[in-house]
Parts: sequence; C-alpha cells; structure tokens
Amino acid sequence: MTQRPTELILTARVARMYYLDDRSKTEIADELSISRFRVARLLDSARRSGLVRIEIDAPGKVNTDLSAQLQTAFGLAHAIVVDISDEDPVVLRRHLGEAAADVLHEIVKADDVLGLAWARSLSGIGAALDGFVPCPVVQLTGALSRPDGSDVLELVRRVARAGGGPAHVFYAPLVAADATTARTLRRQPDVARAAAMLPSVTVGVVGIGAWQAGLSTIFDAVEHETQQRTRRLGVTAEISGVLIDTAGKPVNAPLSKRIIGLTGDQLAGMRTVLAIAYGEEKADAVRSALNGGLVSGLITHESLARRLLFTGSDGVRSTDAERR
Amino acid sequence: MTQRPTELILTARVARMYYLDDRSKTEIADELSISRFRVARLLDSARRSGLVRIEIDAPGKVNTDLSAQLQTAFGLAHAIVVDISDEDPVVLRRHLGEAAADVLHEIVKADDVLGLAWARSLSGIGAALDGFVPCPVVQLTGALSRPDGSDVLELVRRVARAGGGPAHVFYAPLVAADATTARTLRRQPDVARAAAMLPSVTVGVVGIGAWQAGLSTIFDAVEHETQQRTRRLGVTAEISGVLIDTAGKPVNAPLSKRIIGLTGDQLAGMRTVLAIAYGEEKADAVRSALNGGLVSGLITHESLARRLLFTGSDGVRSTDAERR
DNA sequence: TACGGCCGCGCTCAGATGAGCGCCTGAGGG
DNA sequence: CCCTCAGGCGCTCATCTGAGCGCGGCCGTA
Repeated sequence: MTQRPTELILTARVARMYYLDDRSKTEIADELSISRFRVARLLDSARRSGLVRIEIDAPGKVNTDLSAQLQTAFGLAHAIVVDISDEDPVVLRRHLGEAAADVLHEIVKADDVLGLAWARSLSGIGAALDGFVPCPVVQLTGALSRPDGSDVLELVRRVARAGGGPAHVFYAPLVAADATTARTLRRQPDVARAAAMLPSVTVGVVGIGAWQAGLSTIFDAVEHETQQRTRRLGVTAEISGVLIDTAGKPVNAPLSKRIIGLTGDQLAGMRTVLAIAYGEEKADAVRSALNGGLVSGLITHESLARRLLFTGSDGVRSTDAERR
Repeated sequence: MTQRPTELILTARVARMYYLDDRSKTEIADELSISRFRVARLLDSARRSGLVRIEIDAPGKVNTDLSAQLQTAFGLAHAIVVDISDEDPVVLRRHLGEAAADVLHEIVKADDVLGLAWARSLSGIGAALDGFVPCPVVQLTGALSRPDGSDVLELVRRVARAGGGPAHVFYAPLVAADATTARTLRRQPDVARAAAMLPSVTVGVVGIGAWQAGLSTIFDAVEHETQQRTRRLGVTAEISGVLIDTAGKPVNAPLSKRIIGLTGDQLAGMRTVLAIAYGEEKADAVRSALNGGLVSGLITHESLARRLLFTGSDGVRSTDAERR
C-alpha cells in the first residue's frame, strides 16, 4: 500500500465518494472510468487496511454496546446501561431514574396502566417526566419509611400528576408484623382498591434485591429468624417484594403472606416489567430475576452489566473480551 | 434521540451489525424482527445524528484528500501531495523523491522507456527503487554542476542500475553559451544518441521552474539581458528547460536554441510526464504548466497544493474551504 | 521454450437496496 | 365531536450490489 501511492489515492478518493458523499458504486465507477468491481475491491481494501475507520459511539450517557449485549444475552425487550461510575450512589440513582423516565416516556401509551414499586432510584424519576401521557398510575407495593422522607406514594402521585392521569395509592407498610396483620391491612378500602387495579397493570417498574443484608429492603425489614428461614426455602432474591429462587421463580414462603404488594402472578401478567438494579454485589440476584422471565427490561449501570455479561453464574470471571 | 433510549440502543445495535459486522439490512431486519425499511431508516438517522462516524485517513505521509482534489481540478492522471512541512527543503526533497520513486515503481513497466531530467528532489530517488523493472533510462537534459556534487548522469545510472536496464547518458551542459555552441554539442555522438531516444520515451520525470531568480535552474544560469528578453516573449515558467507561457504552451525563444535537452514536442509525445515541484512561490508557474497539458502528473507538497487549489490565478486567495 | 499455478479483472444473475407512494394513526384545532 | 395534517410505516419496482465463475496475462519451473 505504501508502495502504491496512486492506488492509495484512488482508494481514498473512492472511499470518500462512497462513504462521505453517499454515491453508489456504479456511479463512482462511471465517474472514474473504472469497473464497479474495481470500486468494490478498492472499498474492500480500504476497509481492510484501516483507511476507512467506522466508529459507533453514542454521545450521551448510555452505553449502547453493553445495552445491546444485555438485550441479546437475556432476551430483554429493553436494556439500558447508563455510562456512569457507581462510585457516587446519589448520582448513579439520579441517572438510573432519568433513564427509567426516558424509557417510560417512550413505551407508555395513554391506554397503559403504569405500576410503580418502591425503589430509591425512582425518586428522581419525576423531573424527567414532563408531558407524560395521562395514564393511570398504580402503587404496586406498600411503603417503607425512609430517612430521606421520600416515599412511594409521593412518587406515584408525582408521576400521575406529570401526565394528568389518576393516581391509585394506599397507606400500608411493605411488610406487616405477621400474616394476620397483613390480611387486615389488605382489607382496608384503599389497599383493596389498589390491589384490584393490579391485574390491569400493563407496565410495571420494580427494583431487584439480593437476599442479603443491605441489598434488599425486605431482608433488612424482617427479623433475623425470618431472614434465615426464608433463605432456607431457596429465596436468593426479590423483585419488589416477590421472593424468588436462583432460577428466578417465585417462592411461596411464609414471609410472602406478610408482604403488602404485588404477587408473582400479577408480575407475570404485565406486558412490560422494567427492573432497576444497581450495585455489583447484586449481580447474582439480578441474573436470577432476568432468567426467571418475570422481568422484560433492565436499567442498570456499567459495572453490574459487565458482571452479568462476563462472569459466569458460579461467580468465576469468564471471558471479559468485548465483542469482536 | 436523548429522549428515546430504547430507540437509540436499537439504532446503535443496527449500526454495529451493519457497519462493523457487515451484515445486510435484510438479514438485520430478520434477526431483529423489524422491517428492512426500518433498518434503513435507523441507519440513516445514525448517520445523520453522528452516531456513526466514518473517517478516511491515510496512515502514511501522503495527503490523499488534496491529492485527489488536484487530480480532479487539473485532470491529472497522477497527483501526490506529500504531507510534509516545507520548512526543511532537504527533508522535503527526500520525501518528494521517494514519492516519485513509488509512483514510478507503480506505473513503469518493462516495455516503457523512462526519461529523467535534472531535479534536485530526484537525487533521493535511488534508494526507493529496489527491484525496479529493467527498462531503458534516458537522460532528458544536459547537466548542471551543483555544489552538492550529485548530477543527472549519476541519477540516470543509479535508476538504470536499480532495474538492470540500460542507461543512456551524455556529457553536455544544460545551457550552452550560444546557439552555435549548442549545435556543436548536439552533434557529439553521446548527445545525439540520447536525443535519438527522446521520441521513444514513454514516461518522463521533470521539474518545474518559475521564470524568476532562485526559482529556475535555467533562469539562474543565463545572463540578465537574456532573462529579461525571454520574459518579454511571454515566458513565465519552464518545464525542465522547455520554456512556457502562462497558458502552459511552449514558447520558441532564442534561448531555446541554447538549451541541450528535450523539446516541447518531445514532452508532448510522452504518455506520462511526472512533474516534481516544491516551493509555494512557484504556484503560478506550476499552474501554467498543468494547464498547458504537457504534464500529466504532479508530485508536490501541501502548501503548494493548497495554493494551486484555493488561490485564483490572479494571486487572490479565493475560497479556502476544504471540500464539503 | 512450454507448462502449470497465481492473480487481477470483469461478466452473470440472484438477491439486496433505494426512491417514491399511499396507508394508517395519533395529535392538535375548530 | 369531527377534521386536518404530519409523521411513521411498509409496499412496489427499478437499480444497485455481492458471490461465484471464467478469461487472460504474469511468473516461476522444467
């Protein structure tokens, strides 16, 4: 190539005409008085020699490559990997929330019924939802009092207000002291009304927790004894209160009866379930949830995405090579 | 686009499949269960939005863009613009020489007859000519003694030796004292033999000079009186001793009779005439030479190329915009 | 000198592609 | 409530493009 400057220049010229000016090979061939086959071969060599470099790069904060890989690997309808370091959880949650809002904006239509479960990352969702469609918004789980004061009721109301649709909220905790209390709570009119909406929810937004301390709102909310007993039943993760095993299948544990919120069946009935998950430590839990098929979309960050893609379920790092 | 992350990811995915994996649009459409028209539209938007960036860049020392533009603008068969600063003339000449060698390597076949005129830039040509074809090499012009000691005879011999073909050299100066002396010199057997070869030369390498002090070997070699008289005849440049006017047409000046070398007709008879030119000040001279049609290829450097392309013949800078 | 292999070239033809068109749907305004 | 308009979608058909093939020139070998 270095030894054939005239050919090099011709190749570059052809490449410019083809790639930058969008001319057809036939046209280029006619203009340069060479055969279209030669044009094709010159373009081939231009690609092979690196004369033509093609880069695909999203300018924004989404890692499109990892997103697409997640989508393929787990058969997801939606997968968003935000290109943000996980060092600052506040910033991370805000970006995850914005990404979720963008996805909702894109996929929720006026005839949908949107269900929201509690997830801290969703607290930032409101801002990005200007001009949202006026669809009903339903609270999927009971509330948990949090030090920062924001709660799922506020979230549901905020989203509903953004679109102008009705908000269906209820006042009940996520986990009741025992099954009897839970039953009583479920009979409250507001809780019953919201529960009646659940089967008609078409799009749900949920969080994923691992069955470990600090990685699950539910886990942290129950007594040590219950934590252990539930784990012995095979529970390794939970999807907004729906306890699941490593295969991602719902587990009917005694604890389930104490939880005020959606059931596995209701989750399965939704057209779209968007899960928001962050924290590398949750990798196995997230993998379980994805494999179980209850979740059709994932919104997460780079390091967790890489763990999901490049580490086997045994926790051993497999090929970390990027595609190709 | 920022508001449609799922679409963005799909677009990026499609772009990767199309541009990086070389899959057909139909194939991508089938795999992603979308129509091929959607694939086409996604690719369009990827191009328009800048998600896909295509760069064409020669890794070497040749500016392919300017080269191609020169080729188009002046209808040249060959145009090489070396991407070297013109600050150091020694480095510049070496690179021009190498580029010329590369071009010769590419275009000279065994049944060609190669003619070389004196040009300092050609002194570096020998090194790059390993494995040259064994074709005859003919000296086109008389010699000029130069302080650095290299001369056209040595050049011709070196190139001939590189290919293993015969060298046709002669001992005579480029400019004789008067027409009579020149006639006598031309009758020397070696000069006559070389001259007899001239009509069969198929590829010639020449230099271009401007009819000004310091910009032409011939100009500097003759008396002031002759310089002026020749200029008054319309001569503004010379192609290895062939005096031309601004239109690039040969001028029959008295001085022509004193020059031992090729004639305009002989130049016109060559299939390919490669001119080597450097120095921005020669821009007008080079433009004349190119417009005259005697030269079919140009080997030069960036700044001169830009002057040729982006400055009108009146010397006024016109649009300096790069293409597109 | 004759021969076989190699390489670059351009042909054929089936499959891929682009331009233009009409349909449908959804948003906005009377 | 209906009407209109814009935008997204996929169809058709003419054109473009890719894969494979055979030809002819070049080179090394016998």
